Amino acid sequence: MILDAIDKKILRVLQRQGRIPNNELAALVGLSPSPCLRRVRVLEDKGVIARYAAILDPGLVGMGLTVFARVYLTGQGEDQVNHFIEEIGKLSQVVECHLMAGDCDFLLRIVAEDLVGYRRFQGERLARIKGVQSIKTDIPMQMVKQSWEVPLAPDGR
Amino acid sequence: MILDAIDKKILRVLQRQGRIPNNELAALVGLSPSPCLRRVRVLEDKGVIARYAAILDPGLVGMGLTVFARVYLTGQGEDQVNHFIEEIGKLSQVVECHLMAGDCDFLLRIVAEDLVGYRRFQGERLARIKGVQSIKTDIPMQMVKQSWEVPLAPDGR
DNA sequence: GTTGAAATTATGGTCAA
DNA sequence: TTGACCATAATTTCAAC
Repeated sequence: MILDAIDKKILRVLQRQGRIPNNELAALVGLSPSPCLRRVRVLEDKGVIARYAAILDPGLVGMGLTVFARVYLTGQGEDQVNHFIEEIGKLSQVVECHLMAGDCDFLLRIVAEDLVGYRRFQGERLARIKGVQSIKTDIPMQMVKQSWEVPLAPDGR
Repeated sequence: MILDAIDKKILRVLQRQGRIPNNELAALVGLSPSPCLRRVRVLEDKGVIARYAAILDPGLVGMGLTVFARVYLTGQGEDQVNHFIEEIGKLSQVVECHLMAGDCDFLLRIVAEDLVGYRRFQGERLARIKGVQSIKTDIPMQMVKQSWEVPLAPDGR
């Protein structure tokens, strides 16, 4: 997949304004509407644009706390790892889950209403998954930066 | 801000399909187009919907590696912390930055092309920010789950 | 919340560079 | 191969009910 300068412009705009009308997008990237739309469709079809999403303010829907949890399993066998992965998939509060190379087995980003809600979630859901040995929670004091944008190199790659 | 069941339905759909036509959205949530659009506008105006975004496939734009970095500063004075925050804001590869309560000072999520690219980024950018004492990098072996959706409680909150 | 008409936007064909 | 222009279809938007 080769992206030229115009494709990258399109992606940069669409990452910030996912619902911009095609007319305006075309004007911003210096194209007329048709070829602009054609490029967007190609980017969608190739999967470069995976999907579109509304970005919510977590605090305004009562889910203002983000925490990180490091999970240690009792063993690293395939069955055990897969079981954990499967259970995590069912928990919508777990917004991100990475199988780690170092120290801990999994790193999770979890969204909760507040500390009380997180404590309950950890005790009633996370800790009860079979094979979980221990959980260490890292609590942010302040979210300094949050972006959903993939950085795009300025020129062709 | 009080969200009723229909608002939550709308938000759930819009988090997954940010560009769904209002007609279809209305049908999905059991409303006719006009009141549905009215609700969406209210959610936008109140800031519950912060914005819309195209979600890209990082691998397909040549940015397939996500790493976490724990940053330790030489001190926690306000000036030092603020300087770090300011510099981080300029680095588009730093997709997330949290000021932490415990162990390390900052937790960063960084997007890079590959390990070579990350190493360069860490050496040339991160480590050169004034006041950075040390950086510990956690590397995911596998991304198990990634979601941008804020979980919404089923009933009124 | 509903209906329906008007304005805006998306889409696809065709031609030109 | 890529972009421009134009006609048509779909969608959004806003009135009145």
